[in-house]
Amino acid sequence: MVTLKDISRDVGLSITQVSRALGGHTDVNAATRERVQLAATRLGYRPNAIARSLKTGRSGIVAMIVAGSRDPDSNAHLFEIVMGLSAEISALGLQFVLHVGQPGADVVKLHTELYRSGGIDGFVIIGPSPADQRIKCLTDLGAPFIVHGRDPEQPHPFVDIDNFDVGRTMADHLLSLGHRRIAFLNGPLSEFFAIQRQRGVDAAFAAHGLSVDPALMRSITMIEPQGRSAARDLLELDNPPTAIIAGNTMIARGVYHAAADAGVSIPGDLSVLAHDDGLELFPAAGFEPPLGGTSAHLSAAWISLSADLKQIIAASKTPMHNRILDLTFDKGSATQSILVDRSMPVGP
Amino acid sequence: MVTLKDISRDVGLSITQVSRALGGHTDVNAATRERVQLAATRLGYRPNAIARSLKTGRSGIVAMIVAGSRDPDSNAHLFEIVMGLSAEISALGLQFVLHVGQPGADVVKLHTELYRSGGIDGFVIIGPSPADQRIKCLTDLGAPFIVHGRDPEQPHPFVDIDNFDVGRTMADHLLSLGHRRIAFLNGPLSEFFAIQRQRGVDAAFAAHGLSVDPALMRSITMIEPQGRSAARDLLELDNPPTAIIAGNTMIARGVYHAAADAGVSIPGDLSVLAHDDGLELFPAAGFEPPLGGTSAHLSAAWISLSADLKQIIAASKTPMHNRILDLTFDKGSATQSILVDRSMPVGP
DNA sequence: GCGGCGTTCCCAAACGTTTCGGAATAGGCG
DNA sequence: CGCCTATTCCGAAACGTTTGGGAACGCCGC
Repeated sequence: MVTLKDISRDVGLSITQVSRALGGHTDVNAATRERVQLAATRLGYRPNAIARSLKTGRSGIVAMIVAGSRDPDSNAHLFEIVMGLSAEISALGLQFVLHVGQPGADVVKLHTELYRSGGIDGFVIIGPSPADQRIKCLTDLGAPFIVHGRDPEQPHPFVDIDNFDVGRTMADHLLSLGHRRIAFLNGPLSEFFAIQRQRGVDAAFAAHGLSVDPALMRSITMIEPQGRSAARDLLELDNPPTAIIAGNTMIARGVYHAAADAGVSIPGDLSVLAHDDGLELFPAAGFEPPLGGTSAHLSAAWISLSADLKQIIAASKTPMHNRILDLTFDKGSATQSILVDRSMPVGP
Repeated sequence: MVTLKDISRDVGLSITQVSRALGGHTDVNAATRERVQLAATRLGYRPNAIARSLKTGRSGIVAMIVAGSRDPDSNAHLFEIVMGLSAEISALGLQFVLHVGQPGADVVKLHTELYRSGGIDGFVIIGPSPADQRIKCLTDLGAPFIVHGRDPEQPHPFVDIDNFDVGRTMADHLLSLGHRRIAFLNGPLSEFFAIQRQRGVDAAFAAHGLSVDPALMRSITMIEPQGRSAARDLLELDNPPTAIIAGNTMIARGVYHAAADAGVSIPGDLSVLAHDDGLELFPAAGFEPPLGGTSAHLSAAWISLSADLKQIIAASKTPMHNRILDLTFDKGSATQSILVDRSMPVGP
């Protein structure tokens, strides 16, 4: 390994001065600096990350810890998250450590131990639940971190979208088209984003002087098979919905399949909207008719999130920096206006 | 942060002795050791990973560098690889760093710089191509690494399956059932595993005194859409194959779909076999009729690979430790014996 | 009483870097 | 010549850990 000492011997300067020359300090002669830089590249010097970390107290490593899981649902999402995050964090000159715990491992403890053993500058938390223990633990430790999504029960820095708006926008669009029996295939209500989306849907109904039919509000695991069976279930009701809002594109794919199975045409008999996370593996493209709905690409989230986390680490005292990402809406071609059938009253 | 110094002050011993007590050295009184351990847990001591790394020269971090890609195929595989590897490596008490380069980044340079900057004990290389530059680079650097798969053009430690046997076994089974027009939807021939599988298929034909029809040998990207269109193409031939060997379960899914589209029944009109990597996201289950073929779970590969890499790092001089994992064969229910039609001669 | 030995302890150096506090030199000015 | 400043350099300490080479002590056998 080539060290500062090697360079200092080569150019006949002290280690101090070599360090300063390479570090861009002012108190070093321009000619000297050049001589040092030349020697450094000639010898193939690379600063030792470990030694630098020990001295500066920062390793440039951020970690994400996930519980191992055999559940393909969380896995599918995790994939996009891991790849996107890793790319952005690498691009910022940091390293990304993915720690996959054994299924059933104590994630909170893993965070604590990893942080306490030094070597980790900060953490990324995804999919927070209300009163999330990881957030609490990291806050107590004073460790830098940032959350994708948010926990309403404690203050913390996060990057998120306006999930209330997601629900409200799509419901409002369908209501404006005259739909009244609108189903919502939402994600698990244990997570805050799903709660917010539901509230948004409720609010849209309220704004139209209506209220949702609880029987049409479903909380499911956000994958295609679940979407398919939930949609089949809905379409078999005595009084089936005329529109379905899907929580993501995987659910929407299930809805399309269920509709095809049931001989229900989209958008003739059934209007469909979905929120699109911009996942590469499960694209919103390829739907026939083209799927519409709200959209916010996760890739944009990773960019913001990485940059913010870097800043939080540099600040060394956690600012409650929050960021709400933009949401777009495209009506697509899978929705259709219908006449309001007043003989068919809505909900309770 | 709690350091050795804090403990030494607490128990009234030297830092040296505290370190030795905690490190399990012999020259420390049993009572003293207990006293130290108690103090350590009471104060919440965690050894500083950075300092330890600086001293010992090992960080306990292994890295995998992948070029960023917008290609969902490599991504889907990568996902299983990343999750599986990360879990196994974490379980061994090491850390797994995933470095996703920008698309088009110089992967070889990334390996070099990351290793030279210290802090990385070893690397995992996946999907080697013949004369792989990464392997060459790491060998030159003297850096510990292990390859999943192998590069026949240079010696290196690896974990792999017998891909020759994969091709040979499946082709042989179909030939024994009387099939003669056997198609093979193989992976990209730029990678060694695909070359070997093709050789295995060739060998099976040769063993039966036959030779393959080159028109039925296809090298495709190993995803469902490609498998589907390749299969459609094959089934539309004047003289279509009576059996198809798929390189993985995603291709097989495409084959099933293409068969359904063409009104071709499996196994009545078409026998199908596939190699199954045991991917969680793309399971071999759920095929109707049940799919058969060779099988080797990737998860087993990660276990071997992690353990071997750890050993290589500990040895500090790369042993050419190779490991060929077991392969199983299940004939499934998607193949059927046919009478050899002698009016239909095989290949050139 | 003394050399030898086993047990238990500690000093100090080292890993490679950054940085504080000063030192050396040269030049300008009175 | 003496003093001040600016420029350019360097010694030494520090980050927290591990470890080689002892040191101190008590105990044994001679």
